[in-house]
Amino acid sequence: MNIQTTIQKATQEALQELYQVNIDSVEFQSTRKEFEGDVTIVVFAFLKVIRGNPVEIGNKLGAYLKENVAEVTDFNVVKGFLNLVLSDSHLLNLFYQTFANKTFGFGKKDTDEAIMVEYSSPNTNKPLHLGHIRNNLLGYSVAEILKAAGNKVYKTQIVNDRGIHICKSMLAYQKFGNEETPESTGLKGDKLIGNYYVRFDQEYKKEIAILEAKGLDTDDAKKQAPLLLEAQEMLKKWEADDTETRALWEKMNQWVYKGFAVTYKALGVDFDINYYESQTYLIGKEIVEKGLEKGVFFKKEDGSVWIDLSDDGLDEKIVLRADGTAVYMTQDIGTAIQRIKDYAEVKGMVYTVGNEQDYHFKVLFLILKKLGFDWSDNLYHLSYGMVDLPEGKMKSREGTVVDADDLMQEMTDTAREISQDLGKLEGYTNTEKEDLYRIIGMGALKYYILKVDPKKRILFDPKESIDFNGNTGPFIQYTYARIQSLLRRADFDYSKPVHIELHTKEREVIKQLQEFSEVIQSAAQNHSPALIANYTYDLVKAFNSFYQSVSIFAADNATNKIFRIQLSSKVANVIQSAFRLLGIEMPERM
RNA sequence: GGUCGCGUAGCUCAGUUGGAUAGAGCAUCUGCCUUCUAAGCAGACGGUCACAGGUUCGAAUCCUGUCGCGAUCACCA
Repeated sequence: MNIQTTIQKATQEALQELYQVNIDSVEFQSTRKEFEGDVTIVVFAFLKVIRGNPVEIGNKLGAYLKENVAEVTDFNVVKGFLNLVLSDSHLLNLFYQTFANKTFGFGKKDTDEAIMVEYSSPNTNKPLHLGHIRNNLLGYSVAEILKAAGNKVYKTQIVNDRGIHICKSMLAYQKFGNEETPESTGLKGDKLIGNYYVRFDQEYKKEIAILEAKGLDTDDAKKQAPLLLEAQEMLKKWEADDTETRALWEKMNQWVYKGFAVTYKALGVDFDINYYESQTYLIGKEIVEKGLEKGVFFKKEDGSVWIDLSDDGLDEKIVLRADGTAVYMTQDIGTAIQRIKDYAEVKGMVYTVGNEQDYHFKVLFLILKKLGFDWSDNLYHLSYGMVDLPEGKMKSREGTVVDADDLMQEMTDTAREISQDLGKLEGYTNTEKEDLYRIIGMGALKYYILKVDPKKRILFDPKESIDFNGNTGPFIQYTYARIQSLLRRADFDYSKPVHIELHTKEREVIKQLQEFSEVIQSAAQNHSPALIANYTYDLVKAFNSFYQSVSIFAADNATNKIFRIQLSSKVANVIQSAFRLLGIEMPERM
C-alpha cells in the first residue's frame, strides 16, 4: 500500500472518530517548497461536511495522523493546509525500491490492445519542412509515451502519393527536366522533385499573366492556363493506369522516398506501417454506399452524397462527388476502417495533423460514430499549432519555407561552433566530436519544439532557438553528462542500500523522482510531450541545486557520499528515460 | 458573420482534478571556480494572469459577455 492510500485511510478513520463524518476521498498535493513538510492535505475540502475552524481541524487531524501513521513524523498547519512530514526511512525505502526497479515509471498493462499513431503523412511533391518537423517530433514522442504508459503502439504514416499536386511536379519534370536524376544532379530526390514543383508554379504564373493581358479575369485565367489543363489531363491518365504516366510517377516517387528516408533517419523517427494514398483512395466508397442504405447519408439531386450534421452543431458535408469519385473525407473513412481490419488489436488511433484540420477530424470522428463503430470513441486528433516564421506564414510555392534537412544541419553547425568555443572536448576523435555536435544540435531543436504545448503556435526564430542555456535540451544533456563523469570516478560499490539522515535538498530530489511515473501517465492521457519536457527540466533544476550546494566528493562521511552518488545516478537514469520519450539522445560526455 | 483555438514578466514559455505569497529561462544587475564539468549555482529587478461580470471558503484555472490574434467555414488533400 502506498503512503497516500495509507494516509487517506487514516484520515477517513480520524474524521469518523473525531467528527463522526464519512469522507469519500482526501485531496492531496505535494507541499510547496516554502513550507515544511512533504505531503499536504487541504482541510478546506472538509468544511462542507464539518463545521468548524479549518486550523483547528487541521491540528486535530495532524495529531491523529502523527500518532497513528508510522511514516508521519511531524505536522504543521498553515491556514487550511495540513502539512505532513514523512520519515527519512520511508523516503529512503521508496528511493531504493525505485532504484532497484529498472523499468521505473513505465507501466506494464497486460493487454493486447493497441493504439495506432499516425504522423508525418507527407506529400511526395516536395521535401519536408519545419512544419513536418513539429509534426514528426510530436507524433513520434506521443507514440513513445503511449508505449511507456503500457500500450502497444503502431506508428504509421499515410503517404499522399497521388493527386494533382504530384502531376504538377511530374509535368514540370517532363517539360523542363532534361532527364535529370538525383545521381546526375547530386540532389536528394525529394529536393529535385520539389524544384520541379516550384518550377511548375513559376511557369503557371507566367501563363496566367499572359492570359490576363489578353483580357481574362484572374479566376478564368487560373482555370484556363494550359499547364493546369495538362496537369489535369495527366491526372486522368494516371487514374486510367496509363503505362507511361505510371512509370514516370513510380520513378519520381522512388526518388522522393529515398530522400525522405534520409530526413527521417536524421530526425530519429520511424514507422511500423506505411499506407499509400494511391492504394487507399478508392476504398471508402463502399462504406458510403452502405451508410446510404442505413440512412446515415443522403443523396442530393445531382447524385452527390452528403451527411447532415446540423443536429450536432455542424453543417452538411459531402462524402462522395456527383460523378461517384471519392473526396478527402471518403478516403479517411475508408482508411480508418481498413486499419482496424488490418490490425484487429487496434482499439484506438491518434492522428497527428495540424489544427487547420480540426473541423475535418471532428466531422470524420462523428461520421464513424454514426456508422456505428465502437472504436470511434477512441480516436484522437493530435492537433498542433502552426510553426510561424518571423517574416510570416510559410508558403512552399513561394520558397519561404525552412527546409528540414537544412535546419538540422544548421543546428549541428551551431552546436559545433559553441562547443569549439568552450573547448572541453580534448582527447576526442573527430568522429566522436561530430556525433556529439549532432546529438546536441538535435537535442536543442527537439526540446525547443516539444517543450511547448502542442496546441499553441510556435514562432520559430532560428537564431533564438539555438540557445543552450536555461530550459533547453543541451542544458539537460549537460547535466546528464556531468553525472556520467561522476559515476566514472566513483570507485566504490554504490549499488547497495545505505541509510543516512536526509538533507532537505536530497528529500526534494527524491520526491521529484517519485513523480516520474505519474507524469508519464498524465502525458499519455493528454498526448503531451511538453509535460515530460518540463518535468525533466524541473528535476534537473532541483538536482543542480543539490549538486552545487551539497558537495558529493567532500561529503561528511563515506555513507553520505555513497548515497549522493546513488541519488545522482538515479537522476541520470530518469533524465535519460524521459528524453528517450522525447526522442532525444544523451551524450556520455560533453 | 458562424464555429474552434489562443491571450500569464520587456522576450520565450511553465502553471496537473479550482488551493498557500503567480513560476522558470533569456535580457539587465550583484555575488560564487586552488578539489568533483562555471553550458553551472545563489540572489536582485520585473505581473491589473487581455478586459468586465458570475459561481465559492478559495479562480490564471470553471461559466457568461467583450476585445485582440490565428485557423476554418472547397465536389483541394
